[in-house]
Amino acid sequence: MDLADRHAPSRLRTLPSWLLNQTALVASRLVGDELARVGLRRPHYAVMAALQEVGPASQADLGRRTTIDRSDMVATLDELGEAGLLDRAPDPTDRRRNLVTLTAAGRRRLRQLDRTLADVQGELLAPLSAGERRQLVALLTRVLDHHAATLRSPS
Amino acid sequence: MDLADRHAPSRLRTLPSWLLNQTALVASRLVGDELARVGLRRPHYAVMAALQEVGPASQADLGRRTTIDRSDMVATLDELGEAGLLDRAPDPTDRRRNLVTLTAAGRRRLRQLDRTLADVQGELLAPLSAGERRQLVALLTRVLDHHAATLRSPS
DNA sequence: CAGATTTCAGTGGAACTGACATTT
DNA sequence: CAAATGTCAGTTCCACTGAAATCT
Repeated sequence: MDLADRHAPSRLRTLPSWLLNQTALVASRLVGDELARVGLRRPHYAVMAALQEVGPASQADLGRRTTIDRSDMVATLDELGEAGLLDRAPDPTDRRRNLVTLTAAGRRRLRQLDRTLADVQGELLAPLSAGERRQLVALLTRVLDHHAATLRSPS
Repeated sequence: MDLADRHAPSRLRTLPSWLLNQTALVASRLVGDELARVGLRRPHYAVMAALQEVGPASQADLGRRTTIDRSDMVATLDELGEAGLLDRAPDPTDRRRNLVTLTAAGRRRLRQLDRTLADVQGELLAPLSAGERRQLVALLTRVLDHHAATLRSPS
């Protein structure tokens, strides 16, 4: 990257979509590097976070909550299962489904990751004050909610 | 996606790095879909934008300005060349280099894309006021500049 | 010689598509 | 029957690595 971003053309430097992509890239590297230290990747954390908050869930439901495709969910859950962080068992009340449950080890690992990721957010947003961080989160949330809504009722 | 983001776990909904990734994903889809209508992808636009602003440049220089890897630059320029949007010729003053130049067709296409992308930004940031859009751009720019700086002098 | 440039072959994460069998 | 679920095979985009050949 070098002096790259300094010399980035102004068309890009002022283009919201480009800024978002570049910033997300920085964020992904920071988060990804930390998760890699315990052998995990971003989708693994997303799934564990969802499981902790909603309790046992089906694979399709987890996919909807985390925006992970149900195709990709299979391998993600395989890996978390092998690591002993969750259990997967057929749902007796609906035999199409698997019921996915966090194990005790999974809950413990999630608490560690929560702290690690909080630190990473601090590193990511280092130049921003607490108020500015809240602003950023608020703005992104509104953009995201808007597009989640326009998916259901396209303009 | 469905009702997905509505049900996204609060750990994710409040995690800046997750918000950035999701928003960047929306942005990439909007921009990518538009560029695909003229047979281009995001790196193509970035390269043309850089060329327009700095004039003829080497591939390595273009890579630094756009954060596109020199390896990927090869195919990107091949494609833009085949589309007649730029010329690539050995630099007579430094025979390691290729001098890349926008053609008239390239400049024309870039002007069209500028308008198209401006529209897409409007769609992307639809729920935000003009002031809020500037705020978002300013916040992202500061985060990005910070990390461009810490690459040169790591903490 | 060290260093920069272009190119090629290949890797890996992540989102996505299309299909299939099973079940509701 | 239509729709949902879990699975598999394969694709696309993008960032990245490593190495070679050429040139300064």
